[in-house]
Amino acid sequence: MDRAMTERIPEGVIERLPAYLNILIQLRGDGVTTVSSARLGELTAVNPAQIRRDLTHFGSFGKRGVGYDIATLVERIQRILGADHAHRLALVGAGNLGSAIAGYEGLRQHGFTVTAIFDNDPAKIGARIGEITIQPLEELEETLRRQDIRIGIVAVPSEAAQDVTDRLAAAGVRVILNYTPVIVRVPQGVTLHNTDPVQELLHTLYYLSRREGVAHV
Amino acid sequence: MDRAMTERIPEGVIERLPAYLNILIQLRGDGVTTVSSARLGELTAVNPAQIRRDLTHFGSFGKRGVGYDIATLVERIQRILGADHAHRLALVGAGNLGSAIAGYEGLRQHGFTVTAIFDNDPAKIGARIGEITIQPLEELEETLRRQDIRIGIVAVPSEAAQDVTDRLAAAGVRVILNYTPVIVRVPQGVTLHNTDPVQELLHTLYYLSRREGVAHV
DNA sequence: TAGATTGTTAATCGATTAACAATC
DNA sequence: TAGATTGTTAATCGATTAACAATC
Repeated sequence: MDRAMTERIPEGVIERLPAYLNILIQLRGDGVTTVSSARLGELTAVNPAQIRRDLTHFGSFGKRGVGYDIATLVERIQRILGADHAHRLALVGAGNLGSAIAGYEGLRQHGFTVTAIFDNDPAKIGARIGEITIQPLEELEETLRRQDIRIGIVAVPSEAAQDVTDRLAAAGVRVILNYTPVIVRVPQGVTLHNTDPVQELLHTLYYLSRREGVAHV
Repeated sequence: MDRAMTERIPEGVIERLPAYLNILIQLRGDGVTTVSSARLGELTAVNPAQIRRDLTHFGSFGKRGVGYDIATLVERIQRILGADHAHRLALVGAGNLGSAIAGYEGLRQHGFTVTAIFDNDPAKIGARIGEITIQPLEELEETLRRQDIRIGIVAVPSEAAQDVTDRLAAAGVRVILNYTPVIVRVPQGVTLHNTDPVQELLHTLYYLSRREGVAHV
């Protein structure tokens, strides 16, 4: 039984779990079956003690003297994150960025499938990206309800960002990834994640001038 | 004189500065000239005391009883981050993602200009994205040296990620933004930043199941 | 068994926040 | 002057790390 129900898990732990998972899946793909916290620490640039500490928040799934069974650990982390079952995604905006996201192989690997794509450009509506037909924006609410979609990706021009966000939230979406540089508001109960390449550039830029040259993950 | 020369600045501070900058530029665009830490805190979801504390690492540029002059603060933060002058970017990969990045307006606003684009698809070479002509990958080293480019963006298929990263680093690039899901290695002295939409999705996913519904920035 | 590595405690370290005197 | 808000100290809080007994 996960302890997660009773205990508050530090934000930092939740941020590191996907990184562990990524490496573990990669190792599993390479046919490795067991990994120590020392080795995992090397690969993720995280202190081994920290990895062990992080995992104990959810139970203890290692073997002393041996390490962690990779297959088991992958499953456990996926379960903790909620990545142990498929998730449908709605993508709004079928431009270059939207197309790139829809075609991103990494999504499928983790059980994410884009099952609805919207755009308001008449030239795009009816066209397909992969197996999905681009729908007009008007159909957003109905389609999301029908497919019971909880995750939305906003990849539209800045002007439309807030409006699209509002509509997604109103249609029952609980997690919104915002790929526009606009600061959008979301109602209580909706988790917003902003991805702004510039923000990230500015951040790394600091280290460019200071010459601290540390690798960031 | 910045104190940054002598003091170690916490990572968290450097992460928040771009967020402040973003809001400040937006406020400036709206014609606002002054902002208090309380107001800025509201807009960035950061504790006002924290904002003041963060800024004192670099000096004191507020006026008691008044707040911060936005124009001054923008300039100071830009200077701290190294965003007070133009930066040339090299983009490798002219697919959907590359095109999206090249066309991203936010870059220009902060003084970033993509001045070189590379791809190895003969169908793309010679074509243009904006004002930049797509060059063959072979010309990477020479062009980067000639333009003295320090920042590179990797937006190629996974298989090519490590190779492109190596070549960028060898050609003198100091900051690499990796948009592939591959974990690439960089030599000492090169700052790497990975942007993996899946990693971010997995992270927010945790909150989807736990129903903690907090907005992330 | 001997060697290895976990799980966990305790110590350290650093970051966040509250509070308030300084001062615009 | 009175009101507002900074800059800064001190207190709190939490996260990271070292260390080691437990145990595979």
